[in-house]
Amino acid sequence: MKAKAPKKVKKVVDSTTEEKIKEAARKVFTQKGFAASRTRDIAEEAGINLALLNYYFRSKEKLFDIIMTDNIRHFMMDAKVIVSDEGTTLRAKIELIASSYIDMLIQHPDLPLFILSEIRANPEKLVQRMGFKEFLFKSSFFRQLQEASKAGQNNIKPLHYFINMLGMIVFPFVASPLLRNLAELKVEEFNMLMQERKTLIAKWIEGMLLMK
Amino acid sequence: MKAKAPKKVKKVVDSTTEEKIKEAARKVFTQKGFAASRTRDIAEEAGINLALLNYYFRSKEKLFDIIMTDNIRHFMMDAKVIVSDEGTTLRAKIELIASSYIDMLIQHPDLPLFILSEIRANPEKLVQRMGFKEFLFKSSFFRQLQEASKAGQNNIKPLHYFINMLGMIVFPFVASPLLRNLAELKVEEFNMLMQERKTLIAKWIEGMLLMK
DNA sequence: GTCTATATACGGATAGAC
DNA sequence: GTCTATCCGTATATAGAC
Repeated sequence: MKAKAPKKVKKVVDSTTEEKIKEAARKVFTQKGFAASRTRDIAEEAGINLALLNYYFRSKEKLFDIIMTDNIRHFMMDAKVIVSDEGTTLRAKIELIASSYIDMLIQHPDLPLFILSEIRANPEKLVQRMGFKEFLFKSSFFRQLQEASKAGQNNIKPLHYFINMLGMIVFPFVASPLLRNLAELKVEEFNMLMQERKTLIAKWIEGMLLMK
Repeated sequence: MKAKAPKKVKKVVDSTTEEKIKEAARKVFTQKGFAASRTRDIAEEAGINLALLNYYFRSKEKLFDIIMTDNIRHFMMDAKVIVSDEGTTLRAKIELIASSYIDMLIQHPDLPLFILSEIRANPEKLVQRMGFKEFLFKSSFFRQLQEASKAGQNNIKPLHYFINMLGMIVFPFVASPLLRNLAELKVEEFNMLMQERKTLIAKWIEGMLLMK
């Protein structure tokens, strides 16, 4: 009986070489973007040799694609679940979205700027992959938003509220280097500020919806 | 009397070679960022030769610095003036800021993502250059914001409102490739949507300030 | 699978003719 | 000032030994 190369039992702590490279790639790519990232840096960050990177992933671009798909999925996370839940109020949904996204963004603060930058560089390729459109507008969330918007009788398109919600959650992270400097906040202070927004955002949006 | 090289009368239509290169550089850099931009592309866009670019600007980085300084100044535009005006109400200031920024952003939609990306790549270098901090917090605008915030008695930091205002203005442009695809909007339709926000934003912020 | 050494491509910059 | 041709560093990718 011919012995195969020992296939590692996997995922005790997931530090196979492949996983190490991916982790390093995620870090470097997300911080500097595709063009400014060097495969050498990724290899070094992973503590392995440059040749090995190509052995596992063939090319910088292939590696990038994997990371990007992953990041996008990460960014979409529970959004789909929350947004589709028929059993919760609009207010509850917004609170849940704000809360879980802010938590996630505190963990991965440069994810959004990274994704948006790369989308700009490659719109056709990436926008589709997010697969958001398909269900957002049919979701429970959006229906509730439309109703609330209609009830307000101010004739404002629901899309505006969606943009505002997303912006209030995501924008501070996109602009954080600027804001942090402006207000002279340490990372920890900035994060506290973001924590405060978890409950505020839902309140604000609800306020907007009720406005005449 | 020794003749000097004929100094062009200048600025009839500002298409000196130098100006053409700068214009091309602004376009390419702003669309693709520093790292992904190739001097060859800039030269081609300007309809001149690569060597000429270096003749005028010495290096890619020098050229970039010039464009960036320019862009930042552009982005700061009348902000300082509006924000410092002692004679207008908070509401009027916000309306004016939203209105003039949205006009500007419709003209230069990828300016903010560009600036924010490059700041991430080079925080120390760029953030200072904006010279915002010095006066924002002492400005008439911020004082009014603080007062209004205090009057609201909800104990929310004024900074939150500032972030929200900036986010509501800027975020849609930062996320426009995504939003446009999501809502299936043509550029022209997207711009109309942004026009609507000119008056809405001030209303929304005022609403937030009045909330209990 | 992992390394060292090397081939190859690309992009920024310069030399030198006009 | 403007061009063509070329240099040279740097970054990706591969060959081949272990």
